[in-house]
Amino acid sequence: MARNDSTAATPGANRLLVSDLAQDLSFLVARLRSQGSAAANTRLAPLGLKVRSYSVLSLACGDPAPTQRELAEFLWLDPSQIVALVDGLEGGGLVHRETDPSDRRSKLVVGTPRGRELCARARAAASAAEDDSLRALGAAERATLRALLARAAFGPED
Amino acid sequence: MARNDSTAATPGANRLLVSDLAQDLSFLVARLRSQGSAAANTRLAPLGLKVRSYSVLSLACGDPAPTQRELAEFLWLDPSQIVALVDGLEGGGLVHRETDPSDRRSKLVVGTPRGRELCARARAAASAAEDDSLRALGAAERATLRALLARAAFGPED
DNA sequence: CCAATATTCTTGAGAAAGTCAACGATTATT
DNA sequence: AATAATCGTTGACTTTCTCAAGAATATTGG
Repeated sequence: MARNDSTAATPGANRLLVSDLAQDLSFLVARLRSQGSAAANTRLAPLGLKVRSYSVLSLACGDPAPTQRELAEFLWLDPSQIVALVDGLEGGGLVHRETDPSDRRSKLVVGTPRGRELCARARAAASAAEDDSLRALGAAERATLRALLARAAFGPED
Repeated sequence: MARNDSTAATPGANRLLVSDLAQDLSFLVARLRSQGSAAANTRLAPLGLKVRSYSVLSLACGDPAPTQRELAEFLWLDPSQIVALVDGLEGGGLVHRETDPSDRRSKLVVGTPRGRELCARARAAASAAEDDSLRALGAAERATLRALLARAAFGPED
């Protein structure tokens, strides 16, 4: 959870809203991420997942099965952390490693049937957490936000 | 720094862009935050600051001097982390603690002249980091993003 | 006023996450 | 064939997170 136990998205009168930092994009992103992952961890905890493990599981259950290297780049994590994450999921029978036929150095991480089933429920939980976190924004605003963030995070490709 | 040493914001062809996760707002925020703080830390390192210490310094040099409690809530950090952060800044002579006259339990964190001077340079560095991180977005898009993030992070109080 | 409760900062401990360098196995380059 | 590069893995280390408890100060209810 977090140090801010008020469930309300609005922490109340905050004198610091007038600060320069409150206009800093990086700060806003950092703060929203803290809120968001706190909310997501709360929702995912009953499923035995955290935001991190959920991200890996979700990608492993997706169509192009990712290699560990791809997971590291996509999630912006160190490869050694992917090892630990995949170990955890594999230990729970949610995922398994397959040597990439086209490059035997690489290992594809693919979801098991059980992993896929859990992933479906986890997606619902993650979606609920998003509602918790973005209560202040309407559907259209969320779509706009999504598009801008995607471009900022991955650059203008397509 | 980070595990992604490519300075380009666009890591190149990424097969996982078609994944469901790539449409997940929480994931996008988390990833952009990782990128953003990596960029900011790089820019702030020559000044002896990190994103965390910069945030505290910036608020301490702002107009309503914050208490440590307010810093914790605003930055979404545990109060004990604020202690460490302020200790560091105070040790460098950038900030000092003042007992709040209206509540002697609280301590106001206020920037010293030296802290304010460094803060000005740090703001420029942070701004440059933002350019690094949001190269893909134009000024109008950044303004839209800022407004949406601010509302999501703090609720609809204007 | 006084006792009980709450809040603020602080400390300390342990868990989790981030960072970095090295290694064996495999692939790519020359 | 030899050299260099890449991938997953391990291990060590630092930083960050999370929680519980304590001292000083404020607030509340009798």
